[in-house]
Amino acid sequence: MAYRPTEKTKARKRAQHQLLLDSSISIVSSSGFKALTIAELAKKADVATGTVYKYFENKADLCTQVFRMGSEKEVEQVRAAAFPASNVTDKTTTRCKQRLSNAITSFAERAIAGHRLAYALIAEPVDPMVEAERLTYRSAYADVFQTLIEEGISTGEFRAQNSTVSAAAIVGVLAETLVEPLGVDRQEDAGFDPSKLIKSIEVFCLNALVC
Amino acid sequence: MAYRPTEKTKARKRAQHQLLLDSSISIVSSSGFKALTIAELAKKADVATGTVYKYFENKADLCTQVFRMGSEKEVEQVRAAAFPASNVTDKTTTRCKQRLSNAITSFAERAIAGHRLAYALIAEPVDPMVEAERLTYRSAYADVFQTLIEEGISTGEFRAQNSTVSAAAIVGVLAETLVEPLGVDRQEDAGFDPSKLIKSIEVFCLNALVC
Amino acid sequence: MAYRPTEKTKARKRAQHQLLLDSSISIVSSSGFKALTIAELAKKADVATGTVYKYFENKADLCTQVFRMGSEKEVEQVRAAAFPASNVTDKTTTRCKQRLSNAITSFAERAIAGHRLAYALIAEPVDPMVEAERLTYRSAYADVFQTLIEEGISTGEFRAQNSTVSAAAIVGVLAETLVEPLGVDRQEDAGFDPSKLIKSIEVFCLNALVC
Amino acid sequence: MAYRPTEKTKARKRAQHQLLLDSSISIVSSSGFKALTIAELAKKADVATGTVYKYFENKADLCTQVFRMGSEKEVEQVRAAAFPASNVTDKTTTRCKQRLSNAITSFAERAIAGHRLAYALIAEPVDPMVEAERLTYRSAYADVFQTLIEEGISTGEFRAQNSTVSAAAIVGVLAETLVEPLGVDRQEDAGFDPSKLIKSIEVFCLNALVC
DNA sequence: AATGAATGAGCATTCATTCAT
DNA sequence: TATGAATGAATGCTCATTCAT
Repeated sequence: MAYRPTEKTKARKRAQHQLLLDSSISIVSSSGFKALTIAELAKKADVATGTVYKYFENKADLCTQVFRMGSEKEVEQVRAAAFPASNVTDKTTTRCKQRLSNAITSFAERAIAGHRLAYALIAEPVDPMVEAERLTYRSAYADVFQTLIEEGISTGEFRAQNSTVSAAAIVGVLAETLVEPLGVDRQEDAGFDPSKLIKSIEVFCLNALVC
Repeated sequence: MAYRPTEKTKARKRAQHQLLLDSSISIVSSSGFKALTIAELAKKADVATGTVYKYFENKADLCTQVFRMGSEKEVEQVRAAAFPASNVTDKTTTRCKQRLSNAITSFAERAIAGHRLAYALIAEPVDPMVEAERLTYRSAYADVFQTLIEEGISTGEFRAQNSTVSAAAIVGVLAETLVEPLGVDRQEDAGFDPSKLIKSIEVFCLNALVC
Repeated sequence: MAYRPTEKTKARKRAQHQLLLDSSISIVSSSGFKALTIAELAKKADVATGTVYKYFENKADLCTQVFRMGSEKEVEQVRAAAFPASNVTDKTTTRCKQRLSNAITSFAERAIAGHRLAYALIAEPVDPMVEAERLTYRSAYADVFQTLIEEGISTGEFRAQNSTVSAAAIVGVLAETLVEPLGVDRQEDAGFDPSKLIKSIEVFCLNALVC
Repeated sequence: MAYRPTEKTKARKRAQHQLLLDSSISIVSSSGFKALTIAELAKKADVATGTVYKYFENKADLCTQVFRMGSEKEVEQVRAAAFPASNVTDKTTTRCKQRLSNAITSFAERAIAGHRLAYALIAEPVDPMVEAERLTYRSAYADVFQTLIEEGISTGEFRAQNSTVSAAAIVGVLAETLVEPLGVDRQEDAGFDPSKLIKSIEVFCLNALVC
């Protein structure tokens, strides 16, 4: 009779799976999705190529999971900034405007710091099968903003508007102003001031939503 | 005896170059960048593969030029909408707001109608070496908007702002709301109303700039 | 202290061996030899892959035994039709001709009904190392027919002939007319009448042997 | 303008195609279809792997053509034996019986001499996509016999019968008695007498058809 | 100048077999 | 004894690029 998966084997399995994901993220972070080949991953993780297929259906599956794992934390940070756990007994919930600013700042700071990974996730060319996942990723961001926008509309902070379009628009603004320029190594512009950039973006977005 | 480039040979050279670019655009328009292989181009242009390398350094160079040429016309349309030739002796130049609307509408209509090419130029996966050119393309759009924004600031129609950032932001809005969704075949959404979508985008952008 | 094989362990060994063979047959019957991989077998038998190698030298050995076991039952049916247990006290043994017909009918009906297994055993591509076993299988059939033919010759029902060749020939007739066409899915020929086909084959074979 | 294929280039193309087919046949003849890999073929033909794909769509296409080429000549020989060009003004056309014998002899002699190739063509396991071609091959043989049988029926030499079944049966007889035993290297049976074997097969088949 | 046949490195994927636990 | 994770050689196929003619 076959053994029942024990705690130990399950833990090992999880560990290996994670090792492969981590190695993948490492490759993508330093060299982009294009460099993520099965052979390269196997070498990095010090594993045989066949082993990769014990943990991932195929390459698309691997990419998808890499994408998902890379993304999830990112989106979560933004969500947390937009919807802070208000167990704090502050009389008034933070206004939507402020929370939008917070969300944008959160995204921006991570994008500026993360460079290559942020670019890979949101803008780097990937196989069509994985491209679908990218849309999901962008959707996840858009969802956060859409919810926030709708809340703002109902509180009267934001003007009446198509929240779906506005949310997508904000994702577009963020991707274009913060991530896209990272594709080519941002020339180490002496005068580049991140906080001013972020401020400009915030103003742009707030203006677009209010009134 | 060495040949001296005659008028005739130079003209021929230019013609061949153009033929190759046109053929490339044709391929990209109907099947995307992925279908643009040297062999396919050679067949379409009725030329040997080796000949392609007489006119283009390598594939990246070809893609770059294809990109540039494909883009230029697109950008030109938007520029024309933003800066109409006012040889018309209208007393007052059209206001910046109106011209921004026109530019956005121009982009939107071409994106919605052109689908494949618009997607290929702005969002389809391409080789890293070509990716740089995409930024140029986006820059060209941004330049148009930046000039318009600066004019609007000086006339007092738009608020004081970092025009570079705002221009990029608008490109981001357009790319995200109009082009990105084309990657997956936009479900023939019965309720999809292009004019409403365009209107929402215009309002978003105008609000972002004014005040 | 070294173990001495006890009755119990020996029985267990035999049981496991049989389980693996049965599971293999089951796989081959439903999906063909191509689907018989060590991993698939292990899963089906609820056993580890390594365990398979405790009972079979290697895959070729496994296939060989699968072949043998799968065949034996088939051959046995035909043998039973050709050499019925005549404990029945019928005055005269059934004539060879009749028994040849019976044997052919037996084979044919099983082939037509069994499709996949019959095809797998007699015609499906298998590794070269296993191919030898297929010959054994065909030999087993041939042996049955050879014995019957020799009996027929001695009773004067069949003409004098090289019984080895004739027996092989009959196997060939059966394989070609009944099994080979199953490789491609026999178009559900509206006019296909199994009993007529079988009759034609019987007549062909009988004519070949008598006179 | 692209060159029009000249005689020279066409000849070269044909030559290369043939070289690849010949190399393939050589591999199959000595080591079977299993040994026919793209890499092996490329090595044998002293060509790059990519080159193979200039002449063949894919591996199935290659195998199919190898099959066809290997087969065509074989079938043609048998057909020639069965239907001799009777521009010879012999008063009476050769009888069907005699021509059947000739056809069988022709097949048999080639099979016995050709060994490995004959086996590969008619019996060696091959990929499913190529298997279809084998059926075509067997069909081609069957067609020859079917035509001959029908002629024989009309002249009264052969009994009334289902010519399709009988033709397939004869192919089966030939494959089983002559080719199948070649799968394993026929033990150099001291007593093996080809002409006696052939004679036995002829008698078997003739008996099956006449009366 | 133009040709286009040839190149060959590179990639995803499969599966029989091994061996430390 | 049984386990099953790990192995890694092998395969079909693509396509940018070169170079002899």
